[in-house]
Amino acid sequence: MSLEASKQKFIDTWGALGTEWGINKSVAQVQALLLVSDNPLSTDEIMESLTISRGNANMSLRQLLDYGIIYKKVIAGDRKEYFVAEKDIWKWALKIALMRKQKEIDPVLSVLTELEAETKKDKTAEGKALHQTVHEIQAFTEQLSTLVERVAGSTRGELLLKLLKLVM
Amino acid sequence: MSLEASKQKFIDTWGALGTEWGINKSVAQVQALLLVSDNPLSTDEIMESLTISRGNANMSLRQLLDYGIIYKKVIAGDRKEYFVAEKDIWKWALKIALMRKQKEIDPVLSVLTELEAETKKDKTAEGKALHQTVHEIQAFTEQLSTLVERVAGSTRGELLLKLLKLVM
DNA sequence: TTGAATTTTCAAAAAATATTGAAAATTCAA
DNA sequence: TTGAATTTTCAATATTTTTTGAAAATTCAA
Repeated sequence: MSLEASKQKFIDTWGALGTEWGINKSVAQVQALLLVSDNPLSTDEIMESLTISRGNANMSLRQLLDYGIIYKKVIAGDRKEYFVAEKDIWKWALKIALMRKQKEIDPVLSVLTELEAETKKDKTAEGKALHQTVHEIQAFTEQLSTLVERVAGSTRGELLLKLLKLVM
Repeated sequence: MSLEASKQKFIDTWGALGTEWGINKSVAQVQALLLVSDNPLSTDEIMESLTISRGNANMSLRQLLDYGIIYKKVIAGDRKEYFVAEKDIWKWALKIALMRKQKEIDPVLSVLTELEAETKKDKTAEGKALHQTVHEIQAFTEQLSTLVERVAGSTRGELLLKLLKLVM
């Protein structure tokens, strides 16, 4: 397999995985392309390499910049913007986890907390069953949210202690 | 808020969360409905409650049975099938995690392992950069896969030791 | 067996999501 | 300033995914 073919396989695999986990295919592919490039790439190079439109490339890049998992790189004497990926997987995986926690898990957590309080009063059998279920899922989600936060703010070295506290 | 309204809010919230994480909305809603029901429900009751078609209800139920997170419940003297949810969140969350690991993460892991070997030989700067990136993501994914497997086979009590081993 | 009740299948339709591409906005060297 | 280069926006289009619903298959009591 040629280098080019290996890169392509990585990009395709990464795009497919993203799709399964609710991340736009183009966004995942742009990250993958930058991850396997040893030099910064311009929007035009990305468009050509992935055969996607300028609009798509632009929006995907903005989203990855938002996530904080790619960076702009200025190249002297060139007006174009260039981009590089954060290559430290520990860093970018945690940023994605933290971002998805904030955007997707925390809003659910606040609904669960509201419903937990709301259903507390009810003394019917049906009401108690509902409260019990909501309570357990609320507590679980809260622990998950806490775990992500604690892990996100840690080096690998600190992680052990924090996991210990959490599990005990 | 009435009990009915609380249930509905839970079901809607759960369906929306599922969608964001690549789980079909109807599938997530059927699980949610069964989670907050204190008695078994038939396909007809589920169809009516969620206003979804028979085909959709049937396929969603089969998928949840496949995942092992809902069960069939026979009601004496009734030919219809009834369904109940696994209410222990620790059990069903781990089953979902394990299932997604097997179906989605492990195939990616095997591609990464293949690419890691494939790119090992290459001595060009570009080849070394690619190999390094693939290697790191491969190792990370493998650890993740191992983590899910170990956690899945554990009670909460055993988990501490396994986490310890993994992090050290 | 028979046939009514129930479940399953899957092609077609609908809905949701992603992508395009050209116009508008912005940037910046001369 | 000016205007060419570059980036951004977003309505229109394309693609993918989900859902429907009716026909086919299956089940089971009589």
